[in-house]
Amino acid sequence: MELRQLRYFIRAAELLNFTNAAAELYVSQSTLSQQIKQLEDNLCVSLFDRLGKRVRLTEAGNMFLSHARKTLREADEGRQVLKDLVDLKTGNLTIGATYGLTAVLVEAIAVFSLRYPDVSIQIIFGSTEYLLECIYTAKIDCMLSFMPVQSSESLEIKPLFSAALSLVVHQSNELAKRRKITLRQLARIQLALPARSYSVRNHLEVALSREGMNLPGAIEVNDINTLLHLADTGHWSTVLMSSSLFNFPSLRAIPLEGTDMQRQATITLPLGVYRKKSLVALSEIIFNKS
Amino acid sequence: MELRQLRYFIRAAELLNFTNAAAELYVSQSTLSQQIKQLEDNLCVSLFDRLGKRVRLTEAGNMFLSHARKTLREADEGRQVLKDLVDLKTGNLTIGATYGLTAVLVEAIAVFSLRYPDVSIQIIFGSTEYLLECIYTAKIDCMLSFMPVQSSESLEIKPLFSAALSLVVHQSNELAKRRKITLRQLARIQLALPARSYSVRNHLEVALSREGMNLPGAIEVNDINTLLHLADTGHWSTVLMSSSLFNFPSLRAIPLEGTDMQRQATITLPLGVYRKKSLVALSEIIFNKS
DNA sequence: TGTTCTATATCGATTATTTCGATTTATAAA
DNA sequence: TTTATAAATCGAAATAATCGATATAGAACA
Repeated sequence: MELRQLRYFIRAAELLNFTNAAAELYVSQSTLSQQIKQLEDNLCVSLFDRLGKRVRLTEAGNMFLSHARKTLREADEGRQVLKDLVDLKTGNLTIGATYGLTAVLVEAIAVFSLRYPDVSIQIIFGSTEYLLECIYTAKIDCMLSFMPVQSSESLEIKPLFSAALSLVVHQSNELAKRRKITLRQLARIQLALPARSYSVRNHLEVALSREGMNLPGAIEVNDINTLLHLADTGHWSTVLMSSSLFNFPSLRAIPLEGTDMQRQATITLPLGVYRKKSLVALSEIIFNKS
Repeated sequence: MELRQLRYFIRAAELLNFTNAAAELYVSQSTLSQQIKQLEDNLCVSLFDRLGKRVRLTEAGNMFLSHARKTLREADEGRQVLKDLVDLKTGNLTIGATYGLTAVLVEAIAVFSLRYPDVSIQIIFGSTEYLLECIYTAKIDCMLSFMPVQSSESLEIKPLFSAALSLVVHQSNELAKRRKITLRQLARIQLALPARSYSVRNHLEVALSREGMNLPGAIEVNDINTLLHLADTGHWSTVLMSSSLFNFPSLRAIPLEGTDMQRQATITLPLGVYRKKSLVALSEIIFNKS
């Protein structure tokens, strides 16, 4: 049984005239006749009663007709789904991001989901290492992180913008107007810091140890949003990438002085595999925003 | 798109290994690879990401998989329906009959529907001429009537049993013990006769006119069962084919004397068209009974 | 009743497609 | 690196689909 045979059978059953059906299907009457016979042989039943010139559906033919139609309809539906996928009318996009890039991400998907409301979006936060693993195992379609731009056979890493490791203070804070601040000055501030699982914390620790410093016991939180809320009270300050400020108009990010304080925000996509259209659309939005 | 390609695709998607899938499908890896590529070309999307040795479903491949499965399942279901039809687990049987053969018919379909409860049965009563027309237009699958046995190119007419035009009386009637009765004697009996639309009535009229007789005004009913009920009261008698007695133990059929009083009950089936299995089964039951 | 017309079946030849085995290419594992 | 393994590709062979011509058989008509 092949779809071709079902197509031929259906038209023949509808017209009850092999010659006309063959003409409509752009094949010879002989071809149609043979293909239908082959289908009948395959099914071990007659689908038509041959009454000389005339043909008529048998009971079997009549019952099979609806299934043949449904089979073709199902196949067409499969086709349509793929077409919709290409047209971004369906599908799924899974984006990985480190917390520091929440702001860019939120802005981008706001635009994206407005433009393509039928594409469902999943966001996975995690460390750069974890997300990289996810890229390789195709758990995510792309990732936003502070990955260094580097050439790779299997990854395309594109720079978005540069962000600075910054002290985040409330606008009422005496330091709020500063253009920059040294690491030494941090020690004098009431700090709430991101947990060690965050790359920004690691980045900060490396910078401190390079100066032979370490910070006094500070509040440690494993949620960036909570840190921002703490800072928003004015009682605490925190250290984050400048890009992490989002929706907190009262907060100010003051870049830390020193080498290697700038980090490149990047979007990373797998290379050498089919790139879904929704991914291309999203990454274009991210670029236009940054 | 052909079912073969869907079959190959599904197994390949399940195993994510073309070599193994090809082996299971008893084709070469080369064949599978080419057929899948052809399917992809046809659909204008990649279904697999090729990662050197490894393959992985794309989003499109994943979405298409379920439709491919459903398509094949639907095709299989069509197959199954035909198998069920052959196994008499489904289907429809439409039987035409003249009223005189109700008894045989009822007995036969009682056995049939017990044995094949899933085959639905439709019964159409009508004149022999009407039923014959129905046979030709395939409205009915077979007919039970008093058709004369004759050879025909398009009909198979098989004798069932012989029935006599008979006077039907209650067992309490003085004539009940008679072996036969003449037409002349009918005139002296209180008769309820079948309406002129019944062939049995026509048969009787022909016999009477041959004798130069006609019956005095009698009750005329267009329902055989009602006639039998009337006879069962003992107040009336009626004239029917002997085979029409059914479920009335108190009634007796006394054959009418004269030429051409015997008629052959027959089953008529169309010739030269596919004969459904349920029809073969039913006609066998009818033969075993008669 | 025969004649013509028309629709399906069948046949042989042609063309297209599928399949295979061998080879190449790429990558994962050792 | 080398080795092993899996998919892609290629050309040849096998298979299947298609076609045109023709045979066959009801239907329509005189």
